[in-house]
Amino acid sequence: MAIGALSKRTGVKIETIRYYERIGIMPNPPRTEGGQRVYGETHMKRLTFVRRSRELGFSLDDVRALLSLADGGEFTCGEVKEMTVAHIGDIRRKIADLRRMERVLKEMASKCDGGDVPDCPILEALSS
Amino acid sequence: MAIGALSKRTGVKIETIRYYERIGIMPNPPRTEGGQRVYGETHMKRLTFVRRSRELGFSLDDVRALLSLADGGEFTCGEVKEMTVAHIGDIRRKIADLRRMERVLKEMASKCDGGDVPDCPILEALSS
DNA sequence: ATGGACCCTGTAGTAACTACAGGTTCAAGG
DNA sequence: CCTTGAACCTGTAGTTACTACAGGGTCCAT
Repeated sequence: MAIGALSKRTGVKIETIRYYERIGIMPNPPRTEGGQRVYGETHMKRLTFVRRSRELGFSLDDVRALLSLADGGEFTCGEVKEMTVAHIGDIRRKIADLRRMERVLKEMASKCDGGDVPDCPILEALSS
Repeated sequence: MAIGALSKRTGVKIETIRYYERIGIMPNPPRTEGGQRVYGETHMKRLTFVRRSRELGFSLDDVRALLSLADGGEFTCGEVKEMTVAHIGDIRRKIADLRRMERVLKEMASKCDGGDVPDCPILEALSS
C-alpha cells in the first residue's frame, strides 16, 4: 500500500504521515526501487492507534509514551491507566475553564442590547 | 513606568508585551534617551483589555478586531455582540468535544484493573 | 512510450508565545 | 563621581502539531 492509500484508510493526511515519520512516531517504512514508501497492516494499526489517541486529546508526547508501553510488550497496565486518568483530570479542568468563560461571556452579552450606540457594555467589561 | 512595572501591574510577561508591540497589538511607546520603553495609564488599560480578552479565550485576531472597534470610537455594539455570541458558540462546541473525550476515556479506564498483566484494555481500545 | 496521477525532499508558514545570547542603561550606594 | 547589579535592549530560535508549497521524480495504464 502506498502512502496515499494509507492516508485514505486511516484518515490521516499524507503530510502528517511523513511528519510522524520524521519525528519518530511512525517507523521508516520500506521503499520501492524508486524510493516511494510502502506500508502494510502493521503500519495501518499503528497509525490508527495514533489517530484515535490524538482524537481523544493525547499530546504526541503522550502518544509516544503509550506506544513505547505497547511496543515494549511488557508495559504495565497500571501505567497506561495512570496516564489516562491524568488526562481525564486535564480534560475536566479544561471543561471547568470553558464553562467559566461561557458564563462570563453570556453575562456580558446579555447586558448588551446590540444597538448602534458607541457605548458597549462588553467593551466596558473587558477594559475594567 | 518601565516595561517591568507594566508587566507586574497587568500580569503580562515582559516578552509578551514586546511581542504584542511587534505584531501591532500594542502601540510603539515613547522611549527614554537610552532607548527604554516608557508606558502610561493608556497603555495599562489597553494591555488589561488584551489580557482579559485572551483569558476569555478570544484569539489575538479577535482582540485586534475588538480593539479596532473600540479604537474607532464608532464601533457598533451589535458587531461586538456578534463576535461574543459566535465565541460562545465555539466554547460550547469545545465543551461538548471534551465531554465526549472524557466519557470515552472514563469508559476505557473503568475496564482496566490497573494490574501488571501485558494485556491492557485501554491500548486495545485505542488500536481498534 | 507517454501522460497524468501519484509520490519525493526540503523549506517555510501557522498561533501565541517563551527562551535564550550578548550587549546597554538606569539608579542607588559608597 | 564612580561602580555595581538589576533591569532593559535587539534579534534569533524554539515550542506544538501540523499544513502548504516548490520543484522535481516515479508508476502504471493505455
